[in-house]
Amino acid sequence: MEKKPTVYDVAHEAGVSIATVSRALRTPHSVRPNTRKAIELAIKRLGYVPSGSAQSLAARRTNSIGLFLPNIDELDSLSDFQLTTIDQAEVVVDPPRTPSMRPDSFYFDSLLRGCELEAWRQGLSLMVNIGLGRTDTDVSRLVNDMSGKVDGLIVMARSVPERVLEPLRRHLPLVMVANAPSDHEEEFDLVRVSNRKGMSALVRHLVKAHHVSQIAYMAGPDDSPDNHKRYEGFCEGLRDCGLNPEAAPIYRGQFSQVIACTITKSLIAQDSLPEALVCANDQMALGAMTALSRAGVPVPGRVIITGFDGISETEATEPRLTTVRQPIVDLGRAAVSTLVKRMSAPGDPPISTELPVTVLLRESCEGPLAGV
Amino acid sequence: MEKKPTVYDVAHEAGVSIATVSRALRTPHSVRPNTRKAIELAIKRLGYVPSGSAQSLAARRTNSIGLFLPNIDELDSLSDFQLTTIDQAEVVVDPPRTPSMRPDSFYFDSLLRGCELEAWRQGLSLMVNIGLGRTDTDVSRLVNDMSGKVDGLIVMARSVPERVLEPLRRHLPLVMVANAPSDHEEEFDLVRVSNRKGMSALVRHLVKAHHVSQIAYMAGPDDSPDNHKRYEGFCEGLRDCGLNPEAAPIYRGQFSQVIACTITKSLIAQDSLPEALVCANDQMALGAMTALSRAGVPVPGRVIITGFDGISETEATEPRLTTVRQPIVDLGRAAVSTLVKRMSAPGDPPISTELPVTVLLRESCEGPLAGV
DNA sequence: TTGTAGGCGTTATCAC
DNA sequence: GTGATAACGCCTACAA
Repeated sequence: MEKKPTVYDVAHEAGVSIATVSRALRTPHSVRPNTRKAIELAIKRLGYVPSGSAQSLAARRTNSIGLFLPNIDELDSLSDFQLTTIDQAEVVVDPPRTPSMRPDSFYFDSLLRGCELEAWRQGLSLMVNIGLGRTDTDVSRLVNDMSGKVDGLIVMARSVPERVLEPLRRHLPLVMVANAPSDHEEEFDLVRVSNRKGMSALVRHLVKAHHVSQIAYMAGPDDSPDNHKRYEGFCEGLRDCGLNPEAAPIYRGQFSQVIACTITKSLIAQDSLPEALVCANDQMALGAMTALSRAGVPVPGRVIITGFDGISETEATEPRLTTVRQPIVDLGRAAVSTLVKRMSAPGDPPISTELPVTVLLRESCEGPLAGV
Repeated sequence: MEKKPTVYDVAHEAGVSIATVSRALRTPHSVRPNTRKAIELAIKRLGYVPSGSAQSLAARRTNSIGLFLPNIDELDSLSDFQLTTIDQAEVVVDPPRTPSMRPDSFYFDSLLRGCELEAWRQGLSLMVNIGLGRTDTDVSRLVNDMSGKVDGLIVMARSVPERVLEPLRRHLPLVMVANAPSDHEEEFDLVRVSNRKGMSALVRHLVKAHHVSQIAYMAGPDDSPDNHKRYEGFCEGLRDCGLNPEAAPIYRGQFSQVIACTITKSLIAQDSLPEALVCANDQMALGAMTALSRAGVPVPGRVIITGFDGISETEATEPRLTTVRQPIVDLGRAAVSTLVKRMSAPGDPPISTELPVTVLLRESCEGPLAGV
């Protein structure tokens, strides 16, 4: 591979000075057509591409932003990857099994797509990193490395410990996604969805339209802020309808399909199913549906099931699952949009945005619906 | 926001020279413990992070690689994004409808994840870009911009016109994914999956294990290399079993679920269903399944349906869909792995890797299977 | 319109 | 061990 040409090479080839080359690139109209042609020709000939590093150094901005995502579980079992070509397609029988999903992937993929989208619109490059480092030190190295290469950073909640975030924030525009360190949440730029309002609207619908009063909550992990917000919404919805949240049973499904399935099975066995089982995410709702359909319990006839998130699997169940859809792609776009604002106005007060969610009423609470 | 501290600030704060600061960072053992401590302290105090641009410029390498993905259809309708907070969760009835999927997203998301994974393992940053530009000029600007910021580029097939790829290749390590410009394919580094072998293995299984002889092919778009490779495999499989590929009907499903559904419906109406309908991708197989299940045609009793790709929806149908799974995440890892090799050995001959696929036999051809 | 020269923040090669 | 100093490739006044 040939040595990379620089402005000097182009200048020499075109018989002009490097300043003129630079100008021809940045303010074409400020250079005489003839010389411009010559320069363009030289550029083509040499296959010249400006060095991003040098440009960034001189301009003191990189025109890129970074996105930092947390660990993804599948990455835990990361082995050395070997480039080998096997000359045969494998043929295997693939027996049915409880689907083991990658619940988080959908979220991250969508978020990423939103960021890409908006970054592109804003003319920015997007650098992606996953917090794969086990230790704080590793993550710290990663995020430091990245922060040297970008003009601003979007950080998914819980992907970076606050201890490493805090010093960064002094010199780098930072936008948090989903939530910010609780201590001084209001100091951060933040984008999130209104988990609370979505859940309360759903609960109000259940009570008012379907007249259920025995409602149970299938909860996520205690350390999940999303779960907390959703539970708050659950309680709020009940209170709005004059019901007592304290009276509603809570089951700890840990955002897990399998656990939710097990719990639901035992509820069936003890004949202690509520009129409606409100799950803190779709995975658990899917698990509950599995248990109910195996036991032949009619949904929504005997029990109403609802989820939260709006993953595509909720459309494939029978009946389809009522859920609350988060605008995750828009969340990504909002993050970039906020970051851009911040970069151009470093002194302004923090921007906190809450995106609205959509309650999707489907057969698991409505019963048969006319198709389109 | 405070001015970003530089080595000079750190040096001054610690009472040493910038050279020593640099050394303390890169070869800690070559500096006396005391001075090192002082420097580390100064770094913490100031919140210093090295400038990636300057590092890259001096080191003549960026330690990042780029991934270039093609247009994603959903992006066509890209509007200005407004940061607005609506203070209400929307509640809507969501009627059942033919699912409109994002067929490509799954592929790109998985590929991206594979790249992230391997890039992380190799200590590289990953820069992602989508070829959203309408015109060649736009794409060209995008890819040029990106190529100035990275040490190497991974390019998804058909995301960048060859005309802009060719000059880039002179100075930048480049790995193609899925396929390379046909003219001089063998000059490119390339990673792909063995579409042909997967399809032929599937067809051989259908003929030998299920004794079908009337097989039809539901084809993708003519301009899709994947479709061609799969059709080659289809023919090869038939020939291997002594059947004549010329005799097999071809239906043009265009990789579209809706079109495949329509076609299948008319096949049912004309009573011209084959014994097995081999689809060039999962979307079309899903469309066919929809038509068949609506018409009450038993699968695989009356007709066997197979797909290709291994998307998750194929596990949700009843019966589940026999398909060929591509190792897309591994494809991404292989791409990065190849790129790294190339970067460290620019002169070596092109590396072409073909990853094996897996034929997943499920109920849509096998009939009832024992679960696990 | 074009050229000269200083600076952007690091790394690395010298001396000391 | 530590400190000057010259690259690295580009941008941008400032001159011409």
